Amino acid sequence: MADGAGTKATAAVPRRLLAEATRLFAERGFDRTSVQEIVEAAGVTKGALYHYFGSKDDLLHEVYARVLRLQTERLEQIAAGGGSVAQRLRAAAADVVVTSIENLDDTKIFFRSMHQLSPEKQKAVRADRRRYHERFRALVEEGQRESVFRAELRPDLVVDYFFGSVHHLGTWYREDGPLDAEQVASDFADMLLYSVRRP
Amino acid sequence: MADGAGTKATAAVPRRLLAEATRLFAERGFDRTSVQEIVEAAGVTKGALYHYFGSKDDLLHEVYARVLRLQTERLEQIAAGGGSVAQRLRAAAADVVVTSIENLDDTKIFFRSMHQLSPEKQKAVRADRRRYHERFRALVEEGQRESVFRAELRPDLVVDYFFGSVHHLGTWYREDGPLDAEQVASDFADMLLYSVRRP
Amino acid sequence: MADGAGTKATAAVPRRLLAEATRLFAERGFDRTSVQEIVEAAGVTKGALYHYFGSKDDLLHEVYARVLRLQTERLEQIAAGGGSVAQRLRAAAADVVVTSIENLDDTKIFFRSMHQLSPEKQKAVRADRRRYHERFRALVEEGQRESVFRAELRPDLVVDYFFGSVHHLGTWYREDGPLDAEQVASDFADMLLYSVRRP
Amino acid sequence: MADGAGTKATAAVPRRLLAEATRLFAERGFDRTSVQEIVEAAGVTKGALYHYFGSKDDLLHEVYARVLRLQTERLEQIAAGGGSVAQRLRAAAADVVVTSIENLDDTKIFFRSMHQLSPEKQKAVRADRRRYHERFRALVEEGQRESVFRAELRPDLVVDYFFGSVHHLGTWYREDGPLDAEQVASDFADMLLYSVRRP
DNA sequence: TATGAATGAGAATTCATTCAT
DNA sequence: AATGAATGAATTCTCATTCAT
Repeated sequence: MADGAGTKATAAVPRRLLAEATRLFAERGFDRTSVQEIVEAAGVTKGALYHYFGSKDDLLHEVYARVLRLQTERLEQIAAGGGSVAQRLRAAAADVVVTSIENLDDTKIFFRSMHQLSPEKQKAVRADRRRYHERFRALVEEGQRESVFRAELRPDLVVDYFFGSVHHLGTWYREDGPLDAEQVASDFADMLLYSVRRP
Repeated sequence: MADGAGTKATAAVPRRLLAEATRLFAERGFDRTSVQEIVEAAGVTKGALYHYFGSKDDLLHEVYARVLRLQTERLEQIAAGGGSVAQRLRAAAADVVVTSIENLDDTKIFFRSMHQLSPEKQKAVRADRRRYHERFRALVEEGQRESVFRAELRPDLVVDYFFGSVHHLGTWYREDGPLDAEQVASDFADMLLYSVRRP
Repeated sequence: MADGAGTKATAAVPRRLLAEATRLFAERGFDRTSVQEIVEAAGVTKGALYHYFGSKDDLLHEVYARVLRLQTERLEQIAAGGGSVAQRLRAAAADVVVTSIENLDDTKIFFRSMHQLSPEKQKAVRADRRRYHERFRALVEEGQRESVFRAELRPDLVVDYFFGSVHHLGTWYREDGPLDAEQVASDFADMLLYSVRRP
Repeated sequence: MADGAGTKATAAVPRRLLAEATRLFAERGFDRTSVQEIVEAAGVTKGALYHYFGSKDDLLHEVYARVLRLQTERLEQIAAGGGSVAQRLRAAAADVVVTSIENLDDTKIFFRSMHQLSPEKQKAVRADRRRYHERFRALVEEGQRESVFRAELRPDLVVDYFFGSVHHLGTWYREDGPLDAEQVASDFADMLLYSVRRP
C-alpha cells in the first residue's frame, strides 16, 4: 500500500472502467450500454463503479473531459507556437484531425452522445468546447487582421464548418481503410486553408 | 364522409404520429423518447401507432426515408440542370444547406440517431445515403476532368468533408440566431468552392 | 346467391376459420395463437371472425364440440353393435386410437388447451367428456358382470388409464414415423384387453 | 446473521419463487400466469426474479429439471435393484405413479406446458425425458429377452402407452378423492404387468 | 356480410441505483 | 475498497375486442 503495486492495482480500476466505457459507448451508444456491461467488461462489480463514479453520466462526462483537456492543450501549444498564422492554422487543423482519428472512439462518442448528458453536465462540456472553438477562431481572426485570410468570412462560421467535418470523422473513417490519419489531416487542412486564404 | 374532413382526419393519424415523433426525436433523441410520449403528443393510443408502424424503429426509418427522398430529388434536379460545373456544385451545396436548415429536426435526427436503427434498417439508410453522396461526388469529379477543380483532391474526401459540416448544422444553428439559412448556405458553398477550385 | 356458389362460398368462411384455427392451436397452442394469425390464415378479416364466433374461446369450444360429437357417435355404434363384450371393447379401443390419430391436431389441442377455456365452457366440455367415458366404462362393467374381465379392477381407473394413453398420442405419434394408425390401435387395444381380461 | 434465519431468508428467495411459480403454473398454465403474479405470491419484486432467473422460461425449465432429476434417480435405483424383472418393472411403475401424485403440480405442468418452452429448452427437456424412457424401456426389453414378457409387443409403444396414463394423472386425480396414491399405483402397475406378461 | 382503425389493459423485460455487509 | 441482492419505475410491444361504416 505504499505507492507501489498496491496503489497501481487500485488506480487501475477507474482507468479500466473508463477505458471499457469509452469502447462500449463508441460501439453502441450511451443509452444502449448498460452499467452491467461496463462492469463486466472491466471485470469488477457495480459497487466498484459507483464507488469511483457518481453515476453513469459521470462516466460519460469523464470521457469528454479527458479528450477536451487533451485537445485544448495541443491547440494552445500550436497556436502559441512559431510560424505564420497560415502555418499555425494549418498545423492546428491537421493536428485536430490526427488526434481525432487516433481517438476515434472519443470522437464518435462526442458527436453522438453529448445530448444524452444531463443538462448541467452538457452545459459544462459546451462551455469547454466553446473555449476551444474560441481559441481556434482567434487564429482565423488573426489571419483576417493580417489580411492573409479573406475578410468576408464570418470566423465563427468557419470554425463550425471545419469542426463539423472533424466531428464527422467517426462516421466514415475506418482504421483499415485506404487512408491514414496524416493523409486525411493534410487534405482537410489543405481544404480549410484554401477556403480562408486570400487567393 | 365527403372527401373533406372525414378522409383527412383518418389519413392524419399516421402523419400526426410521424410529425410528433420527428419533433421529439430531434428534441431528446430516439432512445430518450418513449412510444408513450409520441402517442400522447399525437393524441392517439399505442395500439394506433402499432397499427400503422411495425415498431418504434420503423417510425425512425420513415423519418429518414422522407428526408432522403427529398434531398435526392433536389440534388438530381440541380446536378442535371444548366450552368458550369462550378455553378452547379455551388447551387447543390447551397441547396442542401438550406433544406437542412429548413428541416433542422430531420437533420438533428439524422446525425444523432442513425446508429440507433436496427442493423438492417441502418444498412438500407446507408445505401440511400451513399447513392446521394455518389451523385454529389460525380460533380466534383466532373469539375476535375474539366480541370476546373484541383486534381490532387480525393473526391470522396471532399464529399465527407462538406457533408460533415452540413450534418452538424443541427448542433449549432439556431432559428432565432443572427444568421438566416441563405447566409449560411452562401458561406458554406463559398468555402467549398474555394477549397476545390483551381486558384 | 341461390344455394349454389354463393351459399357455398359464404358457408366456407366459418369452416375455413375453424380449420385454420385447429391447425394453429395444435401447432402452437391456444394462447400462442393470435386472432390475427387465424384470420390471416383463413384469408378474412377480424370482423368476419367475430361475425361468426363470439370470441376466440368460442372457436376453441367448437373444435372440442366437433371431435367429441364424432367420437361419441362412433362409440355408441360400436358399443351397441354385435359381438362379445371383449370384442366390442377391443373394437372401441382400437377405433378411438385410429380416429385420434386421424385427427391428431384435435387430439393435441384437446390435451393441451382444455384448461384454457373459460370455466363454464370447460365445464360443458368436461360433461360431454364424462358422458363419453361413462359409455366406455359401461363396457368394462359389462365385462366384469359377465366375469370376462377381472372383478378387482376399478372400472373408472381402467378408463382413465386407457384414455391417458390415447390423449398422449399427440405428444409422440408422428405421421411420418414407422407405425401406422392401425398398428398402434391394435397394440393399444391388445394391451388394454390383456389388462382387463381374466387370464 | 448466524447461519440460521439470515442465511435461510436469503437463500429462500429463489426457492420461494420456484415454489410459487410451480403452484401457479399448475393452477392456471404457463401462459396464463404473469410474472407479476409470481413475484407477488413470493413477496418480492420483478427485479429480484430476474436477478435469479434469466426469463420466465428459465423458471419453467427449472421446474422440469427438478422433477426429471428426481424421477431419474428413483428409476435408476429401482431398475438396478434386486428382484425379478417383473418385480422391478412393477416397482418402477408403481413408484412413478406415487411420485407423480405426490408432485401433482409438477405433473400437471409437465404435460400441459412443455410445448410453451422455447425450442432449445424444449429440446433439452425432451432429451432428458428420452433418457428416462429408455431406462424404462430397457426393463421391458430385459423381460422380453428372458421370455417373461410377450415378445410381440414393441417396447417403445409399451412405454408411451404407460407414460400417457401417468402424465394424465394430473387431469383427473384429486387429492381429496376416494383413492390414495398407493391404490392408483398398485392398479396402474397391475394393468401394466398384465399387459406385458406372458399369460 | 364484412371491414379495419382504434382501444386499453396488460405482457415480459431492462436498468440505474442503493445499501447492508 | 468492494460486493451483489434487491428495488421500482419505465420500456416496447401484443392482443382480444369493439364499432362506425
